Amino acid sequence: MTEKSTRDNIVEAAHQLFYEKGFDHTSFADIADAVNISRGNFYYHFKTKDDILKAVIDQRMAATRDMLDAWEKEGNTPKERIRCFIEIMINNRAKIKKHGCPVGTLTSELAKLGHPALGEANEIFTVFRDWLRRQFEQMGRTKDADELALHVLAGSQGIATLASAFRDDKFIKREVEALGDWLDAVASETDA
Amino acid sequence: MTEKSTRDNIVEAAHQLFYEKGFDHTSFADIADAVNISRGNFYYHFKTKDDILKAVIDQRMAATRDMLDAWEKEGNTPKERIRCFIEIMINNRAKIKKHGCPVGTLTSELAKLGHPALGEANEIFTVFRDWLRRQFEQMGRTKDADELALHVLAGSQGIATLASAFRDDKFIKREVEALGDWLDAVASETDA
DNA sequence: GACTTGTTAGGACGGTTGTCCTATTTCCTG
DNA sequence: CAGGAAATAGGACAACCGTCCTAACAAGTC
Repeated sequence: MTEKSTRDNIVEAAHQLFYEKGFDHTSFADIADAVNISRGNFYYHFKTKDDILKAVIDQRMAATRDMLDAWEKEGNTPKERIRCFIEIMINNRAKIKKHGCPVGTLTSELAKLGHPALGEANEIFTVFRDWLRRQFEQMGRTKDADELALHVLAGSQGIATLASAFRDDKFIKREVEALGDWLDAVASETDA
Repeated sequence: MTEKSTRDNIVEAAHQLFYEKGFDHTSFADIADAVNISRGNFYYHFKTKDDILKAVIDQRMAATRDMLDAWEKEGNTPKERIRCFIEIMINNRAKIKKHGCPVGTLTSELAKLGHPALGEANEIFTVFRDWLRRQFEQMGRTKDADELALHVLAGSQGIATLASAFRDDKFIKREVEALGDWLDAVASETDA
């Protein structure tokens, strides 16, 4: 096992802390402590807090693309791929119950801070949106693919927000199932 | 027109700033400036930042109850009342596009801060949930009223989050309409 | 007019923050 | 082994934060 670079360790720790505590409420000291390095060393790698936020967003974006690419290479049908997306809610429910959706909570915070990196954070949403749209297009839904994509995205965001508020596993499973049923209905409409 | 008390002015300004900038990112000085009073005067009314957060939450809770009570006294049917709730998204879309849902974004922030007032903020969600549950019960849906209530709540949260990310009026209207159609379907199932 | 009570103003405090600087150490290259 | 670049440590800094204190003002009562 090769040692990770200090820079990568910083980005990973910052990613985790931004998710758990929020961007604004996470300090340089918090991240440096988590990586066990000095603040001076931290400054060597990232000059400003915005720099590390940008690095974290880039890393999340890359990870998102990798995940979506992998689903497309697994040879599933478009419908099965969309179901993979929906079921993130189930697989990550422990974290979502604690800290909500990583994308949704970050964009909402950056919007309130008036932070210039808001646009880049929103682009992660766009990556999901475009990927979902392509899946619906491949299902034959060329006309309203984007609208269907946004509906899936909105559904998952609603689940994440309420999952965090009520911390109810049954609610999550029920709503994921409902979204799955909706997907089945869309697919059968298209077949007909 | 009677003058409002300084205390009420503080709570109103804090409510607005917490919504626009977030709780943590809003300082005593910000609020004092908005009300045009000194920090010392501010401290006379609220000893700690948690005190004013609590006052803001109480005020929001009271306003929420008032709004829901009013809808019940207007003599509408339960289904029409639920539709009133859904259409908040339309009426408040300008603010929602800028700052998201006031309840959803606050609870998500307090969760990340590990703030002790999270429970009270979540109670606002519970007020909506219970009210919606009662409406579905009055529609005859006694068995799954709570589940239906959570579905409406989740739907509106999803709309609010994506409305803030993409700032798309058509998306909001389309999703609100879809939620309305879902409500019609639930109602017709019940009648049958 | 003195006294009391509620209200406002403005500054002091200790702590934390993001940022920056300067030594010191580590490591690779010739 | 020498020398230079990359990396790390640790502290200094100005600004801001929540909190607290004290003095002044306002208004009504005896």
